[in-house]
Amino acid sequence: MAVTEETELVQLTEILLKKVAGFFEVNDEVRATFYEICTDLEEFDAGTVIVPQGGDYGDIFLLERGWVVRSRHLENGARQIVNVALPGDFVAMNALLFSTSDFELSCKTDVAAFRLPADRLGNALSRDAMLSAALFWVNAHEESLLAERIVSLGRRSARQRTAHVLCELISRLEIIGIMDPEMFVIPMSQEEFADILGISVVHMNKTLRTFEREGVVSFRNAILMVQDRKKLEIEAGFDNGYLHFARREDRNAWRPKRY
Amino acid sequence: MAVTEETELVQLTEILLKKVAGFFEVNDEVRATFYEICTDLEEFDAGTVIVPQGGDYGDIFLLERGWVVRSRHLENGARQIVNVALPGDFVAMNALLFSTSDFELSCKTDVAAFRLPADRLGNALSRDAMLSAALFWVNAHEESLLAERIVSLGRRSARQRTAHVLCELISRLEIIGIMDPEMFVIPMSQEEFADILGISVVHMNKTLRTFEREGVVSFRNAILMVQDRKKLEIEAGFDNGYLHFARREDRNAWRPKRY
DNA sequence: CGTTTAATTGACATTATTCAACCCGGGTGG
DNA sequence: CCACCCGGGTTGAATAATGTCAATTAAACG
Repeated sequence: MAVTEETELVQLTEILLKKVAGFFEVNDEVRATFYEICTDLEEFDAGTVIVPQGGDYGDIFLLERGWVVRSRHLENGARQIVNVALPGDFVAMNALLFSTSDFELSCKTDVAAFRLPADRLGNALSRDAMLSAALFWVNAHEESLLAERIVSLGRRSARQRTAHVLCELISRLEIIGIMDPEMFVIPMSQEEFADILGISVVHMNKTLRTFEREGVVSFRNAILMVQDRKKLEIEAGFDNGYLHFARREDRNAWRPKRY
Repeated sequence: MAVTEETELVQLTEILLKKVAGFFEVNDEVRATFYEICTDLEEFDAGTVIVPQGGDYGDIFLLERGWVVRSRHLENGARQIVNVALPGDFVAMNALLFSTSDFELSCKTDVAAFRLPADRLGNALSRDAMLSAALFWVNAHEESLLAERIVSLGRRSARQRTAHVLCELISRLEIIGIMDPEMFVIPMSQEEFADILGISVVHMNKTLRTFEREGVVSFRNAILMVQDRKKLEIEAGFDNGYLHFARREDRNAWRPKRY
């Protein structure tokens, strides 16, 4: 393995491990397990479809750089984006179990991701309870995001949804270490935002312009400028608790006994 | 353990194991593991709140009889139901990891469920890779339902959403062994349906009446009569593939090596 | 530069919500 | 037994939210 690759690898794993560390003790042994699995770093150009809708899953990926979205195309031409994977997130985890994908997985930006062969990851899971626990945590976390999105789509107005998804993205970017609290690079068009929020492009645009006029946020050229974060969070009814970065203190049992 | 309890236990476990069996070989050893964990069968009256929104999680439950819904109450009085647990489903799985619940878990009917103490389940998971695999499968399955709900809420009309959720419930009931293909007991009010679909009660009512007039389905007094299932599925754009009851044949590696 | 894609805006159509009234059946207390 | 009450359910009319269409401008790109 080339030195450069190893360096990258360490960086990536750190993003993921940092997130998991709030819940599980990440020691050298755990780290070694990750390194053992994450060998093959691949690059994809923006726009690449990793798995087409209805197509066969290949392997699982652990995202190091870039954004990957999971979306469904409907018969009538509409599209719904179900979730957005950021660095440190897994992509196509379902490949462990399912043969075909109900969704399209595509790269919004240039992407670098570790390829985790399904059989190798499966084997590691059957051997390493700690790894299983970590993936359980990852799944639960992802599930929280979906549940919250359901609440948004079901019971929040277009304005609230917009505010909410922005709050969520901001928080997630902060968690993985984006530092500037007022400026965020969000590589998405208004149409893609509309497809996340389940509204039309036109309405998306009007909502964003309104927020800008009101001095809350401005989103232009994939740059989000947060002028009044408090106002944004109130508008969204945002409570970042569902991102779950606090540990349940009485749940220590579920680790390999030696920890 | 009383004999009656043991009988119930076998029944329950079969519901769950039947679902898992499509993916993992369920032999006596696996069965024994389940029995080891499922000891305490509890009953709840309809209306019981198992976990209040914002409250502390207790243990995990495995549902044997009855319906449990997970919902969010918003500041403005609105409610969104995120998912519905049927017999064979787990309830409050997040109790393994998170300390407080973002949602309310409440019983729509009288309920019987096995209490799985979080620490005991956690211990079993750290010992038994097969169990971890099964729970991984359960999570993935649940995640598919949420993803599909997001598509519905985002990009389907009230009419389509209604048809879709009915198709989903019908399919899920069939999977766990409800036999009559034309009549289903669905213990929910129109208001609760509305809170699943993210529409108003009034609109829910009008949509149901329309379906009835058209001879598609009729829903009265918690009884769903399916008159024209084909039409219902077409209206919904329903493809039951996302329920994932087919196994990925080349994913056999992820089992304890001895199988 | 042209060309293409994304963003913007106003006018209008559609969908869904809210409000308000009424119905209907099942308790429940007199 | 009856009157009442109450929680769904049902319906029409008015209102609000959002979608669609179409035309225009701005930005991105070779």
